[in-house]
Amino acid sequence: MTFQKRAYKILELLEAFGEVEIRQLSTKIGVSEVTVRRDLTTMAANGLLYRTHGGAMKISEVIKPVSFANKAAVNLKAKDAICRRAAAEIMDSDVIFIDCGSTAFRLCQFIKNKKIKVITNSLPVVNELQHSAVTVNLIGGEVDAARQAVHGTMAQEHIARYHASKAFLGVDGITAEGLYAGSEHEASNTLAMASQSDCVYLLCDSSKIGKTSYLKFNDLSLVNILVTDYNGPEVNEFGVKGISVFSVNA
Amino acid sequence: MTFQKRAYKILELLEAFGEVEIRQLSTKIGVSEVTVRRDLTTMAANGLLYRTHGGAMKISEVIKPVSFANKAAVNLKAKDAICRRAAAEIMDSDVIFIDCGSTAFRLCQFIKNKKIKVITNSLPVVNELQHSAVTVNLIGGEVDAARQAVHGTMAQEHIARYHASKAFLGVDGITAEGLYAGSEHEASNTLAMASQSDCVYLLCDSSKIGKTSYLKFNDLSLVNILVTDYNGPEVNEFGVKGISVFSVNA
DNA sequence: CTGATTATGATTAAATTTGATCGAATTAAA
DNA sequence: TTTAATTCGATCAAATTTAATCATAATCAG
Repeated sequence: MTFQKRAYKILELLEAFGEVEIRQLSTKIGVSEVTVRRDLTTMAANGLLYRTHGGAMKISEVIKPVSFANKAAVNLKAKDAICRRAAAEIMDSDVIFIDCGSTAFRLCQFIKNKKIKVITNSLPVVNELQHSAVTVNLIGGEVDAARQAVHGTMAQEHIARYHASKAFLGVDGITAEGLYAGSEHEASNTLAMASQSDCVYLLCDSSKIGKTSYLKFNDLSLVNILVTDYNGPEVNEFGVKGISVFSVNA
Repeated sequence: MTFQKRAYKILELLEAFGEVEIRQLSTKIGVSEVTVRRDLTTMAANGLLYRTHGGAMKISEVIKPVSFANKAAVNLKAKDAICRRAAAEIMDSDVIFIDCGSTAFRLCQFIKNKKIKVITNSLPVVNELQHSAVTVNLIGGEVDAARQAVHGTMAQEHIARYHASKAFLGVDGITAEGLYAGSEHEASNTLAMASQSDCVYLLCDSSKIGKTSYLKFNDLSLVNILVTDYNGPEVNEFGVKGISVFSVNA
């Protein structure tokens, strides 16, 4: 019994039942559990199935990938506390950047009645602010459906044409060494907004502090003010590096 | 019972009832309350639900999903017939402009499976196409909440940077004398898109034919092809002026 | 036929999952 | 506000699953 034959049988059973167990496969196919486990590992690496403990599942049965609406519900209390504090900094006639993260999105609810101009690449932000006192300028470019945002070179150029008094940005992680992003698109967007702003506010709930992600895109000098619900030892390090820290209670 | 299966079941119950309790889940799934609690914590961290004391809530009740309202169910049958005909003209690998009118919006449903690039200033169009085979390029600029579209000088410049094989545009009125728009914003937008396209399709239901509006912004030479459900005498005049007319039955 | 590469199975240490327990935190009630 | 009842998070232990290592068997090229 070759690997190809076993793979075919496994997929067949998967199609019929939606899920399979290693022990079950071992007896049904007539090979050791070790071999079945190896097969499943390979097939999972090729995206043919989803590995679970003790077995596997059909890809389609697995919960969909994390999208924007999802992450917004994580640490909601902290995010709202952070954004309420940040919103207190915004004055009428300000022009501000808001980036496409789920934290910055929560800022919308607190600024609806302010007479300001918001420049953003986030579709949910546009949706949230479009029937408010706020004037919205939407950054153009390629639409990234997964992130519900606009990215690309056109977006970069668009941002470069504007200037704001304040930018409210999020990151995937922050340490004393620098800022981390989950994708290059987000990173270049964050950089572009920051470079066109007088004052850069970083909105970071405690889960992001001390965390790194796959791309370190800048050191801490990019940020002027960190608004966070975290109050551990790292906060002092940020202070030493020239960042003002606004602490809030979640 | 693996974590994945439990997660699926929890989401199912959440979908049905909107909220769930830990004790209820424990007996219904057949695992300890500790495990349920752990599952909920993990799922909340992934943003799949919103954690409450003693249970969990659907996230959709915490966060509003992104969607752009879309009015104008006027003359729907005619608009759909026009758009079905227009969509037949669109080939894979085309790059097309779609403007912000309610007629052009109806084109979306017929092009979701085409491998094309759509450049638009219409928020409903973006919303409609964002989880389809189509690549969407959103034009940047000031957001006009009333029209659910993007306008302004930045939008003009953005359009000028692109070129499309076809443009699908609407107008407020059309006579033998020319094209009429309801606002200067719409007019300049329509002009910009037309000038950057090889072939300009005008999508016009019968209510617009022979009608004028407050701004005559161009003569008929802007248009290559008129797609309409109207088949009165004016159609001949358009033909004389060099416009091909595609007639459809509503 | 021989040597080398690959696939398989057995063994064991590491990692995961689950449930229990208990002090701390949160909510509800008085 | 204070008190009582739940609920939560952390820690620990037991059971299971996994990954890594090694030895053996099968396959293949020259």
